[in-house]
Amino acid sequence: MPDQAFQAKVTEIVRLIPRGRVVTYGQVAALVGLPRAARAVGWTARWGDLKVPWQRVVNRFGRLAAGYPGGRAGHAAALQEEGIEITGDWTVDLDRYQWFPDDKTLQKLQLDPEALEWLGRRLPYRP
DNA sequence: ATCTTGACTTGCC
DNA sequence: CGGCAAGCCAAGA
Repeated sequence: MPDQAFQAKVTEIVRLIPRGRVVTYGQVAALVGLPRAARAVGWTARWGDLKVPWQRVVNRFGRLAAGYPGGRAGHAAALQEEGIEITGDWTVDLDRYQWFPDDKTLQKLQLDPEALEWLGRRLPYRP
């Protein structure tokens, strides 16, 4: 029996990503409470519901997915359609497009200290 | 039933 | 710096 709870959570998180923004696999994993499940998130993206905006999930470098329908070109097209700029090496600028949930939604997720610490470590520096 | 593979990430040697 | 195993979850062989 597949881990429906995990997949449901992943789907829920990905649905929260605003149009024109992206998150990383590891980030999604942390947001569902399993900071080391990045790979499993990728699996869910590969086999999951097509209505979910999986194009908004990229790897930690902002690099697009080769396994996306249509390959990296297909992934790029989906992102460009929502106004995101893609660089020559199939990468998006995370500093520019990465999305982080606001404190309210973050609180709603009831994350454990480990997950929060993971997220906190990657939060962009704000002077 | 076991082994490999993958839209991943991190830490250790 | 580079390779490598571990931690995730499940399909395909």
